[in-house]
Order: sequence, then structure tokens, then C-alpha cells
Amino acid sequence: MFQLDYSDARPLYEQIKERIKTLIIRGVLVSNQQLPSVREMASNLTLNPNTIQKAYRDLEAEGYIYSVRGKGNFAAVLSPALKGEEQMQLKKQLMETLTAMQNLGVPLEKALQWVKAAYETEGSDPE
Amino acid sequence: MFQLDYSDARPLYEQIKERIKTLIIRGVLVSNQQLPSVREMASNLTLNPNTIQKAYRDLEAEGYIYSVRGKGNFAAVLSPALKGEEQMQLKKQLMETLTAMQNLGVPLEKALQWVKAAYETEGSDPE
DNA sequence: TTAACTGTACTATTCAAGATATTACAGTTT
DNA sequence: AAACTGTAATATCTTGAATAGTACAGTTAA
Repeated sequence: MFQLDYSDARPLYEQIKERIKTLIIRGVLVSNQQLPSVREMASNLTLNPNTIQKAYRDLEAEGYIYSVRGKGNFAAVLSPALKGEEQMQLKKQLMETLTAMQNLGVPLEKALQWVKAAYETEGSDPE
Repeated sequence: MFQLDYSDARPLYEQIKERIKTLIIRGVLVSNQQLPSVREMASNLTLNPNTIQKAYRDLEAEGYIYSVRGKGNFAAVLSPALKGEEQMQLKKQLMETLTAMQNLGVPLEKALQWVKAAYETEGSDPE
């Protein structure tokens, strides 16, 4: 499904959360689609089931997935509120990046050019 | 000089590094300007001098400051190479943010609009 | 009904990174 | 000499992350 980056300083469960979030937002994981079970995912990534459980628990609390006892975990139908939150967060991140670019002397024209380039690349760059 | 965010999960020395980097890039700290001494900064932030030393050591290794034994630490003259690196990193970050926005359904027009807004705000948002 | 899956909840333990505390020494300035 | 600077080293404490193991509850299909 994905790989972990052990050179990344962030905790493993954070990486897992991020990856799954991305897969859901990009529609790779469709609403109500079942995720690998806690034990299976743990086996695939060669780590402890508790770590996966932690990631799943968080993701459910945040509204990205839902879990059914005995059945499994499933991609949630993202609420408009959640999508709005995501958008605001991205906008904030965008503004910060742009401010930094401006301070570094990157001209507006170049910034606009990069934006268009990113959108033209159409596909969902998988990282 | 600045404050620390204890709700931030990242280590303190990382936050310190980031803040100082930003101050230098934005020109708040001019080239060759002296930074607070290790002990003074530690006293101001109410933490251990070792933590500041760690931040300063890293910053020197990365080319943002230089230190003179017995005198102090000073903002470096940023090399074009370092500025280039910074730019590339920001560009990468920008592209990732935009890809995410695109996947969330934010139209190109809106993205461009935000970019212009960020540049119009002129000043260096200190956050 | 049983077996083999699912999720979930504990507790105990190990491990590493971050941060502190303390001491010491070298160079600069007045 | 005193009071600053940087720098280095060691020992200790604390915390979060991750592991290991066990147990129990719900689901599904043979």
C-alpha cells in the first residue's frame, strides 16, 4: 500500500496517518472502501499492530475513516466541514510558503508560473 | 526575540533553528549582526544553554551563522548556493501544497488569486 | 457450533531522543 | 583580574514511541 521512511524524524503512526489521509483525499481510497486490517497492515509494514491501531483510532477521531467491530476499518464519506478544514489548512500553508518565497526574492511572475505548472501536471503526484 | 511554542511537537532546538533562519532570511538579522549569547538566549527562553548551543552549532554547519570563540555568534552572509537551496525547497513545498489543493478540488483561479493576495500583503508576516 | 477472521483494550517493557544539570577550559575585552 | 564570550564533555532525567503479549468481543462462513 505504501512504504515508511525511517529517515523521517516523525513517529511512524504519524506517517501512516498522513499516507492514508492522502489516499482518501485523492480518491485512491473510495468512500466505504475497506482498509487492510490492523494485523495485516502491521504484517506488511513489519511493525506492531498497536502502532496501526493508534493510527486508525486517530483517523477515526478525525473523521477520515470509520471502524466496525468485527468487520474492519473503512474510508469515510468526508464531510464538507472536514473538506473545508483541509482547504483552510492548505491555504494557510500556501500563504506561509509564498511569504517565504517573497522574502527570498522570488518574483510574483515566477510564483504564478509555478502554480500553473503544478496544475498542468494534472495527475495526483504520489510523492 | 521570539517565543517558543510548547504545544509544538517538534524539539525546542528545531523551533529555535527555524525562527533564527527566518529572521536571517527576512533580513531582520543583518549579515554580521551579533546574536544573543548562548547563555543569554537560554536565560531569556528559560531553558538550558546546551539546547541553544545545539541550535547554533547546527545553524553554523548549515551556513546561516558563524561563531567566533570568545566573541559570539553572528548572522552569516548567505551564499547564493544556500539561497538557491532555500528556493528549491520552497518550490517543492509549493508544488506539494498545490497538488493537494488540486486534489481537494480547489480551482486554478482560486489558487492564483491566493498567490496574488499573498504577494500584495507586501510585509513579512512575522507569524 | 467451531474456526478464523475482524476490532479493541489492557499492561508491562524497551528504547532513543530531547532536555537538563554541572563542570571545565579556551579566547576576548575592559 | 574580572566578566564576558564559545565549546566540550559527562551524567542524569523524562517522555514519547514502539514492541510484546494477552485477552475479550463481534462477524462470517464452513
